[in-house]
Amino acid sequence: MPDRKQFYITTAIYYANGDPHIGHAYELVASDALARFKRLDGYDVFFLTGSDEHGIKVLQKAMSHGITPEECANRNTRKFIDLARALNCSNDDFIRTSQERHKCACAAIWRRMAENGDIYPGTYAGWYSVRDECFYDESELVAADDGTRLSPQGAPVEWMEEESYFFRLSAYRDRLLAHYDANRDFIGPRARFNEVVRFVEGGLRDLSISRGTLKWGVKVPDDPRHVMYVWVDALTNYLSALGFPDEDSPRYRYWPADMHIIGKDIVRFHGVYWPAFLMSACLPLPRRIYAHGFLLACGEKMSKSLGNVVDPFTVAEHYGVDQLRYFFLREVPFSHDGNYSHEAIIRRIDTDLANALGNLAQRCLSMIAKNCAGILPDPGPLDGDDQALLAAADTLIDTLRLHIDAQKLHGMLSAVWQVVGAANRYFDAQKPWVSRKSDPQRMASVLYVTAETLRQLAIVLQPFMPDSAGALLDLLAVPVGSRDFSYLGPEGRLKAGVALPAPSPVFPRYAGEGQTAPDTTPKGNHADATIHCR
RNA sequence: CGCGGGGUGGAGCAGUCUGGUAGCUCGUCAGGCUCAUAACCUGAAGGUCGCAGGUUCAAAUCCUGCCCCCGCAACCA
Repeated sequence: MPDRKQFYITTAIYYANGDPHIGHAYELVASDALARFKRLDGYDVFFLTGSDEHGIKVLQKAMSHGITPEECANRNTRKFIDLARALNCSNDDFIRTSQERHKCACAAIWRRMAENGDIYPGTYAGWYSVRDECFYDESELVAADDGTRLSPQGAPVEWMEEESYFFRLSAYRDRLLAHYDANRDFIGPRARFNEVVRFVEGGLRDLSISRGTLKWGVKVPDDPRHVMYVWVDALTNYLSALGFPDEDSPRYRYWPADMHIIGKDIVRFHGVYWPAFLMSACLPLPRRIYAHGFLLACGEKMSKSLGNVVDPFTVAEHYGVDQLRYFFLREVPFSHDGNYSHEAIIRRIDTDLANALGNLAQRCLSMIAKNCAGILPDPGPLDGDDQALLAAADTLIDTLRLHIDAQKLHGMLSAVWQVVGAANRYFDAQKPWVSRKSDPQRMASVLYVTAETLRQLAIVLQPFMPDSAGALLDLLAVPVGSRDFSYLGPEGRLKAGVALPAPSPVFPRYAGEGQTAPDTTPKGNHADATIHCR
């Protein structure tokens, strides 16, 4: 792998105690767009997602369904694997924390932290249910009729103290702060960075990192009575997929990760615990952690209790995978919370995709089909207007590269649509339907320039809407091997004289008579949970 | 003094880090075009960018204070 720059990007791994929801889909799609962009831009990319299968919650869910935790994790993990596929994600692997390779990596990182003197035995105290075999947080307990506390499963609990291993997190305060200070881009966006720094400045307590009472987890090396507690187990997935601790593994060269994409709710774990673990294990730290916002239903958090959760499989099928991907990435600034609604999706589909881009392609391609016998015409001499539009298309990639390293996905799409708008205005101003009769060569120039602009638009849109952008490139007869970013700009210009296939709309309007909002309610619920906002 | 997010034309939002003619989508009004997916283009009305100070030649953007709204138990990105 001589000079090819590597790019390792991960999503958080998804907790296998329930169904995927729209938020998982959002994170997957965004990460996939970033991965695909880097791939097309010549990077050697490794894109990882996966599932987190251990812990109390999975155990509880399994118990309530009368199945084993393995079965429960298998069932739910299956859904996440399917989701990545359904959304056309290009992940190179799917790590499961129940896999042997992961247990291996966990044991290795644990040992390294222990060798460094950062793990010591101590005592953990909490409410314990013998019947459930696990600890509960005070807030999880429910009150029985007689006033006593019960576990969520209705089992009696008692205050217990048990042996547990601790991680000397407190020792890492200053090193972490120094790292933040020297790497201002370590955590993005800035607001999250500040949040983490504040938290660490306030002092860190050592972390309980094992449980003797829980059986469903990764065993602690040399002490099989204990399993590792959540985050040591979960965070290590980013290393296990690379073959760690085998540094000769062909994948190990991807470490350290360039980008951990996570939700804003787990910044602390990724921004504090994870780097501390890695420092302790003498491993290099990831280059950047980016916490995206949440999708809200009309300004409200989506939650099962409010009954406004949305099933991602249903919406992907209903609106179209690319349409949904586009909506996610264009509608909401990646760093902020944003609203999800049926009306907003339709607006994006119709306005941006069908009217602006789809129609642009159709008006250009159908004129070529009707007036040039479907052969891409020779442009002839170009005037200033032609050159201006081509220049806008040629330089678009520079703007996009600028935005991608700040994870400004909506800014990227906004920049692309500025060129779409410019192309529509150009087409209008040049009136090729007039010059068709008065000056056929002029018409040819305009159609060529528009088609060439479409080519570049389609190429840069591949990370966001892989299938649709590919379909557009097909209509332009761009060879499959000529679609990466090295073909952008003047070097990759369309060749006149090539026969184009018969044009057909790439982005249909949603509109359609009788088209109603989908019932996005996950199976098993009864209410219609379709999100409408006025 | 708990932490954080937000307050920008009628609605929903960018822009704020890296000060420099206030931008986008929808809606409203008036035109144009007819190649095209009833799509496209042009123009207009509409904002003292929460309030008050400060820094600056210049502030939505930086600083200070204040007001209002929303999250911070769980499922959970």
